[in-house]
Amino acid sequence: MQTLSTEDYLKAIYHASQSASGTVATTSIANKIGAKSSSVTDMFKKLSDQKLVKYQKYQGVTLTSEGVKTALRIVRKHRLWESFLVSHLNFNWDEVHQVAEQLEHIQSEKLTNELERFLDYPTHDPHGDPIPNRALFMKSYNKILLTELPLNKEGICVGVKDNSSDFLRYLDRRQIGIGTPILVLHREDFDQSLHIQAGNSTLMITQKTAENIYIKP
Amino acid sequence: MQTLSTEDYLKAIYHASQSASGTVATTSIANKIGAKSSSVTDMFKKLSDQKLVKYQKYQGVTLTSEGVKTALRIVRKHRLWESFLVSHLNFNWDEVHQVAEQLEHIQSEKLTNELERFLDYPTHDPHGDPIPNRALFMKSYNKILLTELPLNKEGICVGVKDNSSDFLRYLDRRQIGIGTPILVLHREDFDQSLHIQAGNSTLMITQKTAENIYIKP
DNA sequence: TATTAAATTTAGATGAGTCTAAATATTTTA
DNA sequence: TAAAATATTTAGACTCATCTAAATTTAATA
Ligand SMILES: [Mn+2]
Ligand SMILES: [Mn+2]
Ligand SMILES: [Mn+2]
Ligand SMILES: [Mn+2]
Repeated sequence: MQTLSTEDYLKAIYHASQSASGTVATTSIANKIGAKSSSVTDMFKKLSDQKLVKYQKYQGVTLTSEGVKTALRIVRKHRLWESFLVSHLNFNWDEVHQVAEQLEHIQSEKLTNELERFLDYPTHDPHGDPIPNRALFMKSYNKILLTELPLNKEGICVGVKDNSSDFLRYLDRRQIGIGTPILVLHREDFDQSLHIQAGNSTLMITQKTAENIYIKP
Repeated sequence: MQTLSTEDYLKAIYHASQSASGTVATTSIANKIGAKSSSVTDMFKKLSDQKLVKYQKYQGVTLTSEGVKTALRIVRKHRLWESFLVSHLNFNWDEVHQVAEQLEHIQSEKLTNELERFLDYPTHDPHGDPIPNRALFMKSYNKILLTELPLNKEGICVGVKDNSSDFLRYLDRRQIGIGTPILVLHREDFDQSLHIQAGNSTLMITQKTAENIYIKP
């Protein structure tokens, strides 16, 4: 049985190891968690004692298979709760993260599994991220960044890289969401900005925006 | 913003002050929380510093109006979650308490209010206990114990005093639940056991059982 | 490659929440 | 009402999670 804090660390380590490869550095977790690196070092030692990570002084950590499992159990709960909040409790996709951050720590296998059943076994959360099933297995789409979508080839928005409220509300205003069909009409060489067709409307987006939208071609 | 621990203490003090009258003693909270009385004394001081209870050394505590409000906000969440677990997630009424004990600490007014709406503004939880509304107001039935129900006067089971799994499952086996109509056919003078009609079946129950069932006459 | 810069760890401290054991106050009862 | 029993508080210690400041290691660069 983990504490709330160790669970958050394991999840942060898991996410960090997804984006970058190899070991996860102290500072990257310190930034994610919002703690000082000395605190992170302490936690790395604790997690190492519990055999949840492999830790080598000055070299960072990697999750053990037990650590991955524990992290995935938290991710599963986080994403199921986010789905519930959006589908049944009128939350917008930019409001769910902070609450799911708490709900993910509720300990009850029955609760998690019944919630999954109640939601009819969703495969992806409101941000397009895959939800691990009971066996902790998930399959993600074969997705690319919008910056990589060739001209005039239609794709579908299946996710976002930046989950911040600011970005998600910006997409709301642009009427871009999960499932929106997207076509790149023109790519401006000067600043890499894009003219796109999103749903029925055409609009311009910056490179920075395009870098944070996942597309299934 | 309270910690999980102070919230549990406030709730325990609230419940204790409902049953008994006057101030709440250290030991009674120690028993409810499952902590040593020295720990309770420490917490009483902290709550007193926060003006949530009035504390006089050796004399116990009483909740301030701010303390009552905080306690009721927890009770509200606890009972809404219990309702959700039973009505939508296939939990039995004897399984919900432990999970609600965790869920009651989730901090999000929007979550609480949307959950209440989703459940269609329930007034009572699965154990028959009243759910405080958004304004923290609740009205409870005019209820009596089954031991006090006169012979041959029909009443309805509207609650239980003992919320233990053992007792609730015992009632399940006897097919007694919230809403079950009950008639006392005979009261045995020797041991105060009762012959009752519960729903369609007649059965015998001990005084101890009858003392834990609330009836609306 | 020697020096500087950056990352990481260690040492020592703090606060919350808990405990045991001892001291003190209150309540019961003879 | 004085002694005994019970309840409560105090003193001192422990764990967990965190911090700051200093020391150490690794990485970058001149
Ligand atoms: Mn969390
Ligand atoms: Mn998400
Ligand atoms: Mn609780
Ligand atoms: Mn209840």
